Amino acid sequence: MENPVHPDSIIEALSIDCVIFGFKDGRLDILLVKHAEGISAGKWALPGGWITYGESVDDAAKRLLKSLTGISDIYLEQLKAFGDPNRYPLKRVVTVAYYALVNEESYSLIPGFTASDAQWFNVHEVPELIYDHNQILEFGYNHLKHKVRHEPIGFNLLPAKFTLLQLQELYEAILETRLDKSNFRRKLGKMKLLINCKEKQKDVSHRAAALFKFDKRIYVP
Amino acid sequence: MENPVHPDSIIEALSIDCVIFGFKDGRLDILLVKHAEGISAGKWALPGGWITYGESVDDAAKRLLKSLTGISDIYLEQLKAFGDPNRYPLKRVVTVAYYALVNEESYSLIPGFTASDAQWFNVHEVPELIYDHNQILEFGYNHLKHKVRHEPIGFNLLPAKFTLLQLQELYEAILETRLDKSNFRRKLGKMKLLINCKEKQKDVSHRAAALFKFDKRIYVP
DNA sequence: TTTACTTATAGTCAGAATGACCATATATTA
DNA sequence: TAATATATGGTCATTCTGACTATAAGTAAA
Repeated sequence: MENPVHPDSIIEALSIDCVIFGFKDGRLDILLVKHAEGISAGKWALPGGWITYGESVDDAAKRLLKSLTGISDIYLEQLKAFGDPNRYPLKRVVTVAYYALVNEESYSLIPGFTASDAQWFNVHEVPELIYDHNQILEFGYNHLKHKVRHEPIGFNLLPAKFTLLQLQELYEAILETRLDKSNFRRKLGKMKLLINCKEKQKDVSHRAAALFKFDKRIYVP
Repeated sequence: MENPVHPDSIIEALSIDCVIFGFKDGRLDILLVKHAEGISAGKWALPGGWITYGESVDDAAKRLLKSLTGISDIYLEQLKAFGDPNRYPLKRVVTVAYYALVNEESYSLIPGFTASDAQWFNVHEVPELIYDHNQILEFGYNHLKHKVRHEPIGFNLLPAKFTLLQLQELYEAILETRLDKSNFRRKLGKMKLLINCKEKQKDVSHRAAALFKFDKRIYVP
């Protein structure tokens, strides 16, 4: 018996939703799209879509992220499947949530087919979202907070070359706390995760800081 | 538009598989069932089954675990959705994997409807399993190893009252390493997770150890 | 009944990590 | 030149960690 379904047709009971974090000016942001059509038209939502029969769930997440934002080759990780029977109206849909961390400055947002708008929102000023997307976002944010405490992540949120203060501000934004500058830089120094670019910051009205880059040999997600 | 599908009919594209760890005599075990029917008859597999339209994915996992093992009210957590397009033969099925830690002694295994056998296997002596179940098991085991390093879990694997050495042997089995007895007990003492039952071990041919129980007020999974 | 053996339980000590501060350096701007 | 911002480096007491030692309390064998 062959699978009688065309590879490009969608699995009606399964969708993908992406929790995409960005970082800019010391603020942690989240990427949302405004639906252009259907029952949720005019409402904000996590970028997502349908899985087809021909692709893996991971590939579907990558495809959808790329088609909605132009972003590819990034740290994309499965979060959790959300499967409450009433989470989606009209029919039963289980969604697999993914999350990604991207550098906001590196990409310009291009709303996809079914979206009339795509925009970054401060993670603390998120509007009401469709279905259970606020819950998914909450789960993703907690996951990020938990993860950042145990392993070195978040470098994708910064430009390729960054100062230690920028990195610290990122951690402060994620963890919603203040960190001691001296202790933070000592800890990062010992981790040997960063490579000094031997360059200085430019166009700042104070002493210029050294620029660092992430040593990709050390930690591959 | 109402959902035209009966709540008890299954979502054909979505299944559940459970990675259930047990512990006995210092060995970490995994629960497997032997399929009685279908294309995988006679082969070992993770206990699993189909999600229906009427229940949440979490509820489906609980129901299946209970129906396959008699176990309920335990630490049951979603692991990951496995969604390779070719992971399941004949048709496209995405599976949501769960994992659970149970005390082997507390339950007697009763093979369910579609299983001819259910048995504990040493986690290091697992036979070839159907589909991608070996991969799922591998993922679950790594997840457990990672998790046990960062938060206090695994108490469900032990009897209600246990000695510190039993707990240490559990950690050693999970992490595949030897731990220093003195340091281990010092660390656990500081965590204030355990309550001394004021009882002693019985029927051992050496000095009896104090029995402890897990303080459920401290850490609720 | 003494001795050997097994596990329980407690303590020591040096090195690493942590958190709260302090001090100085290097840049810009008033 | 002074005021200011941030960068960068260091101190110090406390806690955590890993390796190791010592003693206690039982059973079992000689």
